[in-house]
Amino acid sequence: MARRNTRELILETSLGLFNEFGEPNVTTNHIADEADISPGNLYYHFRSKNDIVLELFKRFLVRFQPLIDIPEDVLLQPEDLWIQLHLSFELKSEYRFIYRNMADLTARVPDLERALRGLLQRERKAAWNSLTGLEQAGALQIEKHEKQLLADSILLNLTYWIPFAELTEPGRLDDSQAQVVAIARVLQLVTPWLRQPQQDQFRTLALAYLSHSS
Amino acid sequence: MARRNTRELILETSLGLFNEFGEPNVTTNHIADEADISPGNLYYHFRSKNDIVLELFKRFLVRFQPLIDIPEDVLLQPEDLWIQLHLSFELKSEYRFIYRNMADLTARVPDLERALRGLLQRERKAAWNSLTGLEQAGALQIEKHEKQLLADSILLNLTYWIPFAELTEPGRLDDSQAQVVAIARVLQLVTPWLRQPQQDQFRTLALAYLSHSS
DNA sequence: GTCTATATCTAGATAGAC
DNA sequence: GTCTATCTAGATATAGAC
Repeated sequence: MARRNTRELILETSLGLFNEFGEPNVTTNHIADEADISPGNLYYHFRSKNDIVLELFKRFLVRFQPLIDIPEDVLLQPEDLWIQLHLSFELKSEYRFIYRNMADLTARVPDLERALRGLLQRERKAAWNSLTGLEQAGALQIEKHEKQLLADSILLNLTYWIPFAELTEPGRLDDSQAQVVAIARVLQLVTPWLRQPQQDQFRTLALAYLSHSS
Repeated sequence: MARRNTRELILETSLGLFNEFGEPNVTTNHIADEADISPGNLYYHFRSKNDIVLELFKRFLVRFQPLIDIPEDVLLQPEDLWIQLHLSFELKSEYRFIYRNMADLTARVPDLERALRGLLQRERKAAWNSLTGLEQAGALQIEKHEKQLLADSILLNLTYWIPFAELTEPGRLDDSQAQVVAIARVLQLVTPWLRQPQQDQFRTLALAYLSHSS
């Protein structure tokens, strides 16, 4: 097995196993076995299992951050939400172990707790700014206190659609189908607050999208 | 410490520790220490730690089941959702360790996995029946496929409001405040689909409730 | 029923040869 | 850089006296 960088191999293998079995159920020995290296070698490249987790999370963050960089003064059409959600859901799917066990992970890895909280706050702001963008484009009408509740409902969906899909539709949905349903759910949260005619246009679009995918 | 039933003491102590620190972070020794009994004594009353978890879950189920027994032909007014949500949120709060680590718990306790999936399915049905109840009372107007999405959005909120609150508002919200916000979020999911005049009436009520509590 | 002492097992992590 | 062998810690669970 002439492999490139062993460090990279360890990270890839870990990510795959974490996603499949959940991080707490994957030992460093499992990782070494799966990567066809010795446990000692693994610890030559990483000081601890937590370091592997943190490095994976760091890489997730680097790719995720640009996706939630929504400026305050953006103008958004309802359709713009689509691509935005698709990109972020795709990425979260790739690192889904993070979203399966957040309570546990943060309890055991204090550095991760701060990072995750910060991420959530920025994502919350992104949801808020997206709604503002719809307002500024004249597509959305909503009162301020309802806007914050709605933003949080969206954030809750963005944060927990993965474990929710695994719990409610075990095996029956592959990743992309679970994503489609979750995206539809988020879009539906926004739909009834849209003005006409955007609301009906968007609803028609969403329905076509959902039935096409299922 | 002249205590009543030791078995009950173990269960109470476990529940408290599980809720505070998360079940995976609580060892049988911690439980024994906190209950002022020996580890050996704990294992006289329970064959394993999983048995403690399962017994606690069983008790949760017994109290929860009646709360989600919504008949198919019920007639519901929007205000009826309130008490229903309050009761179930209160109970979930009492057993919140279950909702903090569902992915982990189900992975490590297979019996729990089946039970939890079943519970989720029944709760999903309850959400659906509640929406149907609003329709049959003439308060709600929604198309069928949107109704299922909405029911799932509600279910997702019912399932993850606890970890979400812990993650986004660490320490800043005590239990009852987190509950109020979560309930408001669920009610807001339904509000825009209500007919007039119920929609405006309900919105006014909800606003008063939220501002009174914060 | 309850205790103390201990067995067992597993996971993370290290030492030292190659 | 990589290996084999091993240490250590901590958690579940048991044995046997009281």
